[in-house]
Amino acid sequence: MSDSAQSPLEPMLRKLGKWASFNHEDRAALLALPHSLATMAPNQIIVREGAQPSSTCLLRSGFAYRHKIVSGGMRQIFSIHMSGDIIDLQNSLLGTADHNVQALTHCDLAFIPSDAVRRIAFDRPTIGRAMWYDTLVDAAIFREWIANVGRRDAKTRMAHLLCEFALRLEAAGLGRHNAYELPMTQEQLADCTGLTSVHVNRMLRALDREGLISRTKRSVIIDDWKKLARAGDFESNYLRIPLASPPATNEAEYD
Amino acid sequence: MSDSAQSPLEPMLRKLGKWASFNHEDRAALLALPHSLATMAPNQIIVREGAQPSSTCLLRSGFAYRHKIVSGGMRQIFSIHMSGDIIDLQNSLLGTADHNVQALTHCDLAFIPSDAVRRIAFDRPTIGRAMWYDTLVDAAIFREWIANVGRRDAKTRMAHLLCEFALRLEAAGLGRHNAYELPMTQEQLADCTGLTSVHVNRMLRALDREGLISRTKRSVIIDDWKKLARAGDFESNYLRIPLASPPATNEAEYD
DNA sequence: CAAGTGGCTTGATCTGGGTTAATGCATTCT
DNA sequence: AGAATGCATTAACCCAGATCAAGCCACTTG
Repeated sequence: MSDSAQSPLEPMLRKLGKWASFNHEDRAALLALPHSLATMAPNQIIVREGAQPSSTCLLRSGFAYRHKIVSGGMRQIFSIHMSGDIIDLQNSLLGTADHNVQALTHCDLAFIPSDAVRRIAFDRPTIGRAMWYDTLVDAAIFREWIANVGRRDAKTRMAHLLCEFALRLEAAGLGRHNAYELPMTQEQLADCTGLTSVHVNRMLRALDREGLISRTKRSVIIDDWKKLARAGDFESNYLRIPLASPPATNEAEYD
Repeated sequence: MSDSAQSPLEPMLRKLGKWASFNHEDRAALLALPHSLATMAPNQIIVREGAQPSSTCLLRSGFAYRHKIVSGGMRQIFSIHMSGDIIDLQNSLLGTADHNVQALTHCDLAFIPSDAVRRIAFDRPTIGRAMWYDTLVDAAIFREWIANVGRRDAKTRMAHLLCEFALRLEAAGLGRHNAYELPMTQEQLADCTGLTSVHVNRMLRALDREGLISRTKRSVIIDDWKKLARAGDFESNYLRIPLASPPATNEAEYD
């Protein structure tokens, strides 16, 4: 493991490794994928709607989000991505991007030619299955967001979102489930939940006042996980987080 | 083509064939997948949340939908499925169902062991790519629904949904883009759009009154496609419907 | 250090869509 | 035929969350 720890593609191995156990050849093939590195400043657009990207983008560090502008200029955010996420398989495999991908914070990226991704997926079924599984989990999160925005009230939505971030960040080694840094403005949270920033503010304060969470700047502390999960109608099964994560990954290995 | 037209799995070939061009061996392998047939009455549950299905369900004819009940008892529908759709790849590949799949009308189904699906996907990359592509298009529809429910007002949501159904039904050979049968109650439409059935009724009548659509029972006639698409903020690109569908498929081959 | 700037907080008011409830119609059941 | 059932339709009223408008930090920048 230590011999490959230096590859820029390591975060992808880490992420996909949650869905399958790779042998040495699989690991080597993954890390040997051709790629070019890039960095993006906050708010920079990584893929624009209508573009025809020929490579797939791996998020090595930092945060990014997908979104679309609807008629009338309102924005809907579809997902938040973090270290290890392959954030553009869909757009690059489908040919034309039907939504935008944008940097939330400073991002380190690796671009991998889509052809190479397709090839490794079918040459190495274990890797292919992990990638497929990964896109299915993404879809499960989309479904949960539909339910969140469609059928939950504002406070429940916010609580749900905070719970989801908690577990995903912990799984990515970027925080603990009860305390993490969330680099998003309240306006961005509003665009995730279909609310206005004003109302997001009120709901966060309400959760704070009721003792479920505490906040300082962009950090969130979950004071009472059970209550927050109940308030957010949150059940983690859709995230498919392996129950016992390997002990080694409890250490924060990527910043 | 005529020699294989009798297989119960034909609708799947038809659907996947939109995403790739199969050779004779691919077609034969697809149609030769092991399967068992079943029928379901309206409202019967095909897969229940929490179940661990070991086979994948192909919808041969009829309509089905996925949904989840949130706390408080409200229901959110995630998607509507029609002839040819593989409606349970996610649940069966991921192991445990995180949502329900239910029959909307009388359904003819075929259950294919998940193992066999996985095997054919990796043995025959053309088929595997088509299946992957299919799940990515499903995800694109989920994203569009997030935007619909999160950032569009009630009338826009309804118009968008009607446009989406129009094109999908036409692509499946079940109607024309400007006239089709929609076997859903207004309450089910409400659960798709995050509204109440009362308000769905108001919006449908408004669209009717304004001359964009006409309705009789469960049939929808789109009187002015351009206006309806504009009213619904609808752009079809996310559906990835091949521009020129093969002439043969303009005939309704499945009822 | 003054002046921006971007994001957070708060209050006042408004409204789109929810809620409740009644009525009307077809179907199907007996 | 009469009763029951399941939807569609409509009206009256209400409220969660939007909108509008200030004010308030904690920064950066000149």
